[in-house]
Amino acid sequence: SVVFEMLVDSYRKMGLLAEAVDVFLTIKYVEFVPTLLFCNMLLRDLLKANKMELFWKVFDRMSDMELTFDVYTYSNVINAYAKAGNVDEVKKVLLEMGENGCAPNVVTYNMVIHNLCRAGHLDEAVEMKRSMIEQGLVPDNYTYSTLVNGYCMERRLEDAKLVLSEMFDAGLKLDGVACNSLMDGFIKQGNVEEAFKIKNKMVSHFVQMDLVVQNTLLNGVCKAGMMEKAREIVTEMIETDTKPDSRTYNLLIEGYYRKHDMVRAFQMLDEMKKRSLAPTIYTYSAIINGLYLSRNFGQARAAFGEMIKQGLEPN
RNA sequence: AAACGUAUGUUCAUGCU
Repeated sequence: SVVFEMLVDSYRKMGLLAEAVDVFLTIKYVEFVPTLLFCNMLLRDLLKANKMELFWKVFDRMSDMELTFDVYTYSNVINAYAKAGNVDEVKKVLLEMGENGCAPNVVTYNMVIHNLCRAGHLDEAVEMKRSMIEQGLVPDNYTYSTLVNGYCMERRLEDAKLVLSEMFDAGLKLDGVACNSLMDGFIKQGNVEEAFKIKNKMVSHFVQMDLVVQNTLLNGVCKAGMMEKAREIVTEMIETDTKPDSRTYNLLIEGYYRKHDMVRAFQMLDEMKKRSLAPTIYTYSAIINGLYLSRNFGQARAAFGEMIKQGLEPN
C-alpha cells in the first residue's frame, strides 16, 4: 500500500490527475484500503482542477471501501455540489453526514451558509446559523462575515449592519472581512461616505487595513471621480507597506479615463509595469474603454493587439 | 509512537436591464 500511495501521489504532484485516478481505481483488485487523508487529498486536487467526472469516480469507489468519511471528505463533496450550483444537494450532505456518524462542524456549516447566501436564500442561511447553535456549535468570524456579505449582495445593508453588531455582541472582535463587505456594499450603492465611516471604525478598533480593504475604498473613490482622494489612498498604502497589486492600478486607470484623463491613465499603466505588475484583461479593458471614449480608435485597436500579443485571451 | 500534512468568508472592466 505504501508503493501504491507513492505512485498515486507522484502522479498527483506532477499534475497528472487522470493517471493518478487510473491507479487509484485499480484498488478494487487490490487487498487494502488507502488512508482517508490520502483519498481526501486526491479529491481536493480533482476539485481544484475541475475534473468533476474523475472526482465522482473516486468518491464512488471510496464509498465502496471500508472507510468512514470525515469532515474533510464531506467538505469536498459540498464543494463539488457547490461548483455545480446545486444548493439542494449541498444541504442534503449536512443530513447525510450526520446519519453516517460524522457530525458537521463549524466549517461545514459555514460552507452551507455560504452556498445558501450565494443562491440568495438568506432566510435559510440565517436559519442554518440558528441550527448550528442548537447543535452546540459556536458561530465564528466566517459565519458572521458570510452572512454580512450575503445581505450586502442582496443590498440589504441595514440587515448586514445588524449582523455585524451581533458579531460584536457575541464577543468577537471587529472583523476586517465583514467590514470590507459592508464597505463594498455601500460603495456599490454610491455611498462612499458611509464606507469611510466604517473605515474609521476599523481604525479605532485597530483592525489592519490590508490590500483588499484599500482596493475596496479605492474602487469607491475612483468610481466617484475623487481622484485626489485616490492618490491619498495609494500614498497611504505605500507608506504602510501595503503593496498595490494589479487591481489597484486597474482602478486608478479606470478612474482617470472616466475623467477623460488618458495622460494620467497611461502614467498609471507605466507605474504598474515599473512595479513589475503584469497588465491583465481588466487593465486592457479600461485602457481600451478610455481610448474609445476619447475617440482614439486607432490606439484602442493597438492596445487590443498588444493584449493579444501578451497572450491574454479576449473574453 | 507522536507530530506534521487535506475543507469555509471580502475587492477591479464593457453592453443590455
